[in-house]
Amino acid sequence: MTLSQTQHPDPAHDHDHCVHTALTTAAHLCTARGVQLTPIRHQVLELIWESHKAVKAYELLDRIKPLKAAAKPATIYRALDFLISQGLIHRVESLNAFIGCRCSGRSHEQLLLICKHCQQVEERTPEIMLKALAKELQSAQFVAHSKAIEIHGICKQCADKA
Amino acid sequence: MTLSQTQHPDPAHDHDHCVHTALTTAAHLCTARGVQLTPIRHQVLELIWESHKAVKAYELLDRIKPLKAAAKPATIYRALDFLISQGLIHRVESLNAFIGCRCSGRSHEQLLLICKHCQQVEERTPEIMLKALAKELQSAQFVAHSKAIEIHGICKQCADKA
DNA sequence: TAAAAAGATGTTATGTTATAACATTAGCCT
DNA sequence: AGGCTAATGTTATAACATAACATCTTTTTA
Ligand SMILES: [Zn+2]
Ligand SMILES: [Zn+2]
Ligand SMILES: [Zn+2]
Ligand SMILES: [Zn+2]
Repeated sequence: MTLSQTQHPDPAHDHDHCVHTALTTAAHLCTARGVQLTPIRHQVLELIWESHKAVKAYELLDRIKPLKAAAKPATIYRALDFLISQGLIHRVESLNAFIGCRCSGRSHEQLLLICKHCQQVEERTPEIMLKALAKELQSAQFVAHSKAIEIHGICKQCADKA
Repeated sequence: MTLSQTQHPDPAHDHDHCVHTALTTAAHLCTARGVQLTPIRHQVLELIWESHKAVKAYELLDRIKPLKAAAKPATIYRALDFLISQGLIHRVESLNAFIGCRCSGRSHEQLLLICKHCQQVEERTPEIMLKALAKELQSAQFVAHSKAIEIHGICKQCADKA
């Protein structure tokens, strides 16, 4: 499995496979860690994985209401907090939105490529760049706790179509 | 002038000089570009430069009210939009906040080091890392329009104090 | 097993961030 | 004056996020 350098989500790919992998991995990780992937959390994760587009919290709220009429903002934000804490999703800071993580389990720093046209987000782990960043931080004597590296632009597929 | 690799803002530095440089540079650039650094825009820029901490829009609103009682959110957001469009400030995506740019005039991509302890933000332009990023984007066949590279952690000064 | 503790969710309210839409004003050109 | 553009004023509301406290459920442990 060489997911670390996959292409920007190909429209023809087997997305059911993405979803299935994400959900089973999540279940296994939570079990192994002794934390609960409760029904609410599972549903939110599933909704996030409906596509490779970043999803907003209130979109999730709207989409979960048919399943869970009593859902409120806190319902969603708590589930999101949990999923982030377990590394199952990422927050896209520059969009106030969320995407499923394709590298769950391994702790990692990621580069997010956000297409302005199709809204899909590709996650990459560019070793060389991250090494260079680490070096820069060292020379700045700055101790990093978290990193947001987000690039907005146009993906290959959308560029080809135009 | 070697601002491109300055340290995380030293508490003892001559900040009046920072402010003076920023405001005069802004005035010159706007004149040269035929755009107007109006009183409101100038005031907002000045307020942003009160420190090297990132400032929130509604903080600016509160701080400008003594000077301009009629100020409303749109007043601030319009000024911020203008200052960003002219490259005089940066938006810090992961904080929903704003900082003065120390490299105004040159278009540039920047790395922001955000100290959780003192809230100060250091702007750097790490050539090697940015080259590596450009290469990665090329190999992903992704055309970048804008970049947000934001690191949260603890700066040297704060680490030393602890 | 009963009590206590910890974790998860329900519920209400509110705080924070940002924009839409339309009116008005100021400066400039003809 | 009349018409244009850029900037600002003004009102309203949309969009994003958390606080605080109540309740329920699961696990721990006496
Ligand atoms: Zn997929
Ligand atoms: Zn695209
Ligand atoms: Zn300074
Ligand atoms: Zn600091």
